[in-house]
Amino acid sequence: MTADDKRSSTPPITRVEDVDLGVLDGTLSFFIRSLNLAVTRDLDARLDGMEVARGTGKITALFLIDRHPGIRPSVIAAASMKDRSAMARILDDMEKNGLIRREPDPEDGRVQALHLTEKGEKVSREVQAIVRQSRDFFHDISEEEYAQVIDLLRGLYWRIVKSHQAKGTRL
Amino acid sequence: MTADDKRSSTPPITRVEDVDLGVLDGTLSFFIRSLNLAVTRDLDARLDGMEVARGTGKITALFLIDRHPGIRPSVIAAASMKDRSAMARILDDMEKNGLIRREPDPEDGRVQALHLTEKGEKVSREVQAIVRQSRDFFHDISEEEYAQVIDLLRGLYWRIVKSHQAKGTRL
DNA sequence: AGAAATGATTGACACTATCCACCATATTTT
DNA sequence: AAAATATGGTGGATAGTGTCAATCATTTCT
Repeated sequence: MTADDKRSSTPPITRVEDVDLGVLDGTLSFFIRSLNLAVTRDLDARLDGMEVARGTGKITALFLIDRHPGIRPSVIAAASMKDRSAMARILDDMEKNGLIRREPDPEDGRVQALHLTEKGEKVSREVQAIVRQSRDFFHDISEEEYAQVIDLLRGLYWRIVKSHQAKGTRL
Repeated sequence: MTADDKRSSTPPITRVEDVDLGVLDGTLSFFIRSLNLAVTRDLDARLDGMEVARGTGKITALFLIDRHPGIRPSVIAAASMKDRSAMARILDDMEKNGLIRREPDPEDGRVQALHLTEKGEKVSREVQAIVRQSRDFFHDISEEEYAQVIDLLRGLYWRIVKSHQAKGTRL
């Protein structure tokens, strides 16, 4: 047992810098969840005033519809890791704001084909610029490191997206 | 311009696997925000039925109080990247559930010294075991890769935590 | 002593995630 | 072809979140 054994308690502290994260320090989920808050705050600030500000799903929906006109809500839901009902509400909002149109899919009567309105396309371009800018929230890490983390997280992302799809996980 | 130019649209798709993430594919925040959902869901499932299930801040608070008895709410708030008012509500909840005690700090009348109750200590141990287990949500990445991402994210985490502290960002 | 800063709490508001039930349409089974 | 099952989308209900502004007590600064 050493002085900084992982199980020993340390005396009352006053500053965050002195916090010992213990188990959390080796827990990826902890950092993902914490950074999620920071990143979301940063993004919200950058998007302040725009129709897609506040809330996590709108940007993804906007971009995916832009890139894949006619895409269906459930696919966006899966890619956003949200459930279909959450997605419906986001699309409601975007429709109300005149960013998207919901059309009936000609091939399948249950399905909707989503399209951007002209306004939606304009907003999409603006937001893309902002999102690219948001890279400098991570100004203190190099291109190599940035690419490296993304590669890893991208792998996790696709594994999870696909396995949910496969297992029919009711999202 | 090649066939998969980043600006060109692809035809309507039906499966998530075919989605092209476009700008998002190079955006760290996108993966952090998506994985946050997946990770939180996984954690919630593992903690199902326990007093600290649902919600992001309770685990961190529990562990930090365990490790630093007498710690104050605002320090936990900073480490959790939440604002003090959000923290107060989490502590309310934990106090109601008999996990913590809020005592007046002997040194500073404005401050509270937080302590775990016996029940809190018991729960903390149980939850620590579960959190360690949660590593296998990322079963498909190696120890080296896991350690590598954590190292990077840890760096970002501390940079942000400290800079908020420094700038007096009103969280 | 008076002014300003800090720590904690509360109320309000909009947004989120989850679960369940529901309806319409497709697909599969018999 | 009829019945059963699966799929896509919607809507309600509930518990939780993040944010902002206001308040109050206490401490620190000058």
